Amino acid sequence: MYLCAEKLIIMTKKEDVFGKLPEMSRVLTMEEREQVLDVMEVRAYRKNEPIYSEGDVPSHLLCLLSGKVKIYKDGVGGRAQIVRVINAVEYFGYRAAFAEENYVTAAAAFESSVIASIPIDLVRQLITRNPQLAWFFMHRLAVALGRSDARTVNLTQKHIRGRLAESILFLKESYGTDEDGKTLTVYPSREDMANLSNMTTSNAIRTLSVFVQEGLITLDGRKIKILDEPALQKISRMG
Amino acid sequence: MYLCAEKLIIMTKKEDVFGKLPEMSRVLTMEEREQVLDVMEVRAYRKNEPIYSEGDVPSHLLCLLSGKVKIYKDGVGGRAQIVRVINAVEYFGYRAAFAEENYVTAAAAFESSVIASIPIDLVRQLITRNPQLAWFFMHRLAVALGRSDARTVNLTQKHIRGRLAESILFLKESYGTDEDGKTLTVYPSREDMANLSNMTTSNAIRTLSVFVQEGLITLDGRKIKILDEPALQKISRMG
DNA sequence: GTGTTTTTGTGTTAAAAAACATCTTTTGCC
DNA sequence: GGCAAAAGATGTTTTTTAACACAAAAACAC
Repeated sequence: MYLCAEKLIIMTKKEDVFGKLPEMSRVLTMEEREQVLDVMEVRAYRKNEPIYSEGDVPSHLLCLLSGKVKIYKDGVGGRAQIVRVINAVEYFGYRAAFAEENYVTAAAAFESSVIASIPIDLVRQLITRNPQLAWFFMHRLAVALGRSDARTVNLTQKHIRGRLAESILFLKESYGTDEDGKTLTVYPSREDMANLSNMTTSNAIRTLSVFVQEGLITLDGRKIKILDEPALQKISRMG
Repeated sequence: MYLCAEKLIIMTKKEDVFGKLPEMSRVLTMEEREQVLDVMEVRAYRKNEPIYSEGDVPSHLLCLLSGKVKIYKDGVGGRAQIVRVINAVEYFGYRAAFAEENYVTAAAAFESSVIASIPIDLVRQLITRNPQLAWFFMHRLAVALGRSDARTVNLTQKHIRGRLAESILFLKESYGTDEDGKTLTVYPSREDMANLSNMTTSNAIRTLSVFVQEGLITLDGRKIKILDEPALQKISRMG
């Protein structure tokens, strides 16, 4: 049920949109749903289009209805680090609002994406009235924090090969594969791979080539096919 | 109102303990407080004593009543990375429980500490009944996630001097200073400094010496005094 | 006190990764 | 198609940092 940007008009038939918000629709009363529908907006983003930027004031809970999104942070010398990726259907963009901060990260579309946005004030009201919704977001935040801590250590302590192997497996986990179980369904640029793996673009290109030579993966443009997952896992573990 | 381990007996006079749990006492009814008091336990930990370990099943919400605690993760080749530090009076140890995971980090006392523990099942009940308590923990998780993401980028992209400068400033932020406003109130070993800053102990020692030579800090054993904070900030920013 | 272990300090070498320089290929655009 | 710009590829050099080796000092045990 992939939904391309051209079908955006269909998404604005709001009942359809709601069917894609599992936690919301499961938990809310009909009256509450109506409230959400009244103010929700749906918008398409082109590939690489920015969604929000570091320093922006968070005003909406976002939900990725279709497509893929990267959450990243610009660091020293303009080098970006991808800290999280979002897959459909997932909520995002709420951390800053719940922390009562401005965004400390930026978000952009990995590929054409459709995103629903719900004013954060309404979400706050719903959470206060509805413990189940509170638990849902607490759970998500807690899981994300554990992943972020793990990521810190992986990115700092592993060597280049380990970090790149980890990123390939991370993309498989996050976005899955074709029917063959081996070809990633996300097509990151070499620069994206570098920004995932904390290395320069040159080193991402070089190390990917080495992995191809070693028979661990094949490359077809930006398409990555995993040939020897156990070996990648070993490289990732060893660092 | 510092409380050393010898005064533990006083802490078990439960009303006193409760006075130290601001969010709990502000938010709970008298009946709920009684519930917490009935099952809460208080325990002292010696310097460097482990509090919980990676892989442990989380069973309690912990609250640091006095002392200092480090949260860390063991990485490649046994090298530890300190991901967070806890100051009195702060809650910790709840992330894994809320994520329904085992601990992915370990905790140990930086110095002699006194810690209260409340069964996590009770906390879950209280949160479900009490939206304010839910908000409190959501807020803490959201803030911690933002910090963790920032830390990832700082530790990966900055060079040794930048990382060490950042750690010194981080310790000042986290634990404060003496009355002079310059001498840190925490006394980390060189190895702790290395584990905070993602470098080897040798490099932590060496780089601290360089900072002394440059007149940025003075060292007296493990006591760190900041002489030129603006310069440290600049080094931290530049990477 | 004395011996032992841990922590701290310093110099040297080796490995890893970034920076740089070029070149090729692909992509987008008129 | 043809041009410009972006992305990908690869080799070389330089910088950064870890690893190693060893010495001195401090903390601890007896």
